Amino acid sequence: MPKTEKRSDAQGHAEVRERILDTACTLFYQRGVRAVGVDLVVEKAGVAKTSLYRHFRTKDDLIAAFLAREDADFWATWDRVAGQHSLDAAAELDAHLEWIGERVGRPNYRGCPQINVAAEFPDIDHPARKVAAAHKRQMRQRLKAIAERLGLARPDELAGQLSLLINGAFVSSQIFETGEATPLLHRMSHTLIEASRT
Amino acid sequence: MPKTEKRSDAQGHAEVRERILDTACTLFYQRGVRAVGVDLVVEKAGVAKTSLYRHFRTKDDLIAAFLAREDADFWATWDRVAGQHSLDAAAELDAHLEWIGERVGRPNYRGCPQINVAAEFPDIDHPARKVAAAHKRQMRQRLKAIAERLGLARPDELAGQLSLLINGAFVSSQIFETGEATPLLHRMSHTLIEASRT
DNA sequence: TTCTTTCGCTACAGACCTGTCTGTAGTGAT
DNA sequence: ATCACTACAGACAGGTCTGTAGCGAAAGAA
Repeated sequence: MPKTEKRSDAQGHAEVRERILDTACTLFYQRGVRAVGVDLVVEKAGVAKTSLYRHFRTKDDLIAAFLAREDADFWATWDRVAGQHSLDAAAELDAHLEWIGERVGRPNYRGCPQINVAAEFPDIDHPARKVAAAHKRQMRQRLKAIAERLGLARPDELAGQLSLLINGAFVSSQIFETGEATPLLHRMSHTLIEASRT
Repeated sequence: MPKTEKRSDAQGHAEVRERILDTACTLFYQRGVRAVGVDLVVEKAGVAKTSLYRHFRTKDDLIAAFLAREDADFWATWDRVAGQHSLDAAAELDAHLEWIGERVGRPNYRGCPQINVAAEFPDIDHPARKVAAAHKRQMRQRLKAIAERLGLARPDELAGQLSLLINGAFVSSQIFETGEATPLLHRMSHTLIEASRT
C-alpha cells in the first residue's frame, strides 16, 4: 500500500513543522521574540534542532512564519464573523469590534503580535516586518470596504479612523478595566460613523 | 578654591551620567532595547563600562532611566504647550494633538518608547514597565483634567477615548501618509467631544 | 607631597545566542 | 538489500550578552 505510506510520511513531515510553529507562536507571543532562543523552541516542541532548520531557513524566517500564522488566524476569525452579517455592514463592524474588544480584555493578552514584532525589529526589510505591513494594509482595506457598504462619502477616511481605533485598542488594554474596551469601541465607532454621514 | 573644584567634580560626574543616558536613549529608541548591548552604549558614549555600571546598577535600571527621561521630556513638551492655552481647554487639546500628530509623522519616528518597551518586556514587574505604566496613567489623568475643564458630563469616558486615540496614533504611523495624522486626530477629537456634550 | 576618587581601557567569567556538523535509528521505495 | 529521506540527540564553532576586576592616568583633597 504505497499511497497510505506516502501519505503518512507527508503527514509526519507536516506535523513536525506544525509542532515547531505552534510552539514558536506561543513562546514568541507570550515572552517576546528576541527573548526566546531556538534552543527553547526546540526543547518545548520536542524536536531536533536540525528539524527546525530544515523547515525554516533561519530564525528570522520562523518569526515571519509566526506572524503569517497570526495573520491567517486573525482573518479567519474576521471572515467567520463577517459571514454572519453579510447583509448588514453596520452590524458586521459592531461584531468585529465586539470580538476584538473581548480579545484585548483577556487576562494574558499581550498586544497585537504584528505591532509587537515591529517594535522589536526596526529594520523594515526584515521578512517579518513585511508580513506585519501587509497585515495592517489589509486591515485598512477591509475597513474601507465596510465603509463603502455603509454608503459613506469618504470611505477611506473612516477606514483610517477605524484603523487607528483598533490599533489603539490593541495597545491600550493595560489602561482599561475588564470589559471596558468593547463598549468604548462601539460608542466611538457609532459616533464617527454618524459624523461621517454629513 | 574648594567650592569650584567640588563643583567641577560633581559636574564631571553628572556629565558622564548624562552622556551615557543620552547615548542609551538614542540607541534604545532607534534600534530597540534588547538589540542594543551595553558594549555598544559604552563605545558610542566614549566611556568605560565601569562608569556605566557605577551610574546604573544593571542594564534594566538603565532601561528604566531611559523611559523615565522620555517620560520627563514628553511632559515637558506637554506643559510648555499647555502654558500657551491656559484659558482655553479646547485649544489646548488641539495644540497637544497638533504636536503629537507632527511627531508621529517624522521620518525616523519609531513609536512610543513606553509602548515599545512594554512590547519587548512581558514582565510587568520590570522596573521599566513600572515607568511605562505610570506614564500611561498620567496621560489618562491629564486628559481627564482637560475634559473636566471642557465641562463635560463624563470626563473620564472622554479621557479613555482620547487615550486610545493618542496611543492609536503612536502605533499607526506606518499606515498613514505624511501629514495625515494631525488632521485625522483633530477631526476625531472634535467629533468625540461634540458627541460627549449631549 | 600623599591619599582618594573617578576616569578610560583591557581582559575576563559565565551564560546565552544562532547555525552547523556528526552519528544513529526508522521507514518507505526500488 | 540497498538507496533516499527524515527524525532525534548532542556536540561544537564563533560570536554576543551582562557584569566584574585589575591597570595606569588624571585630578582634587589632605
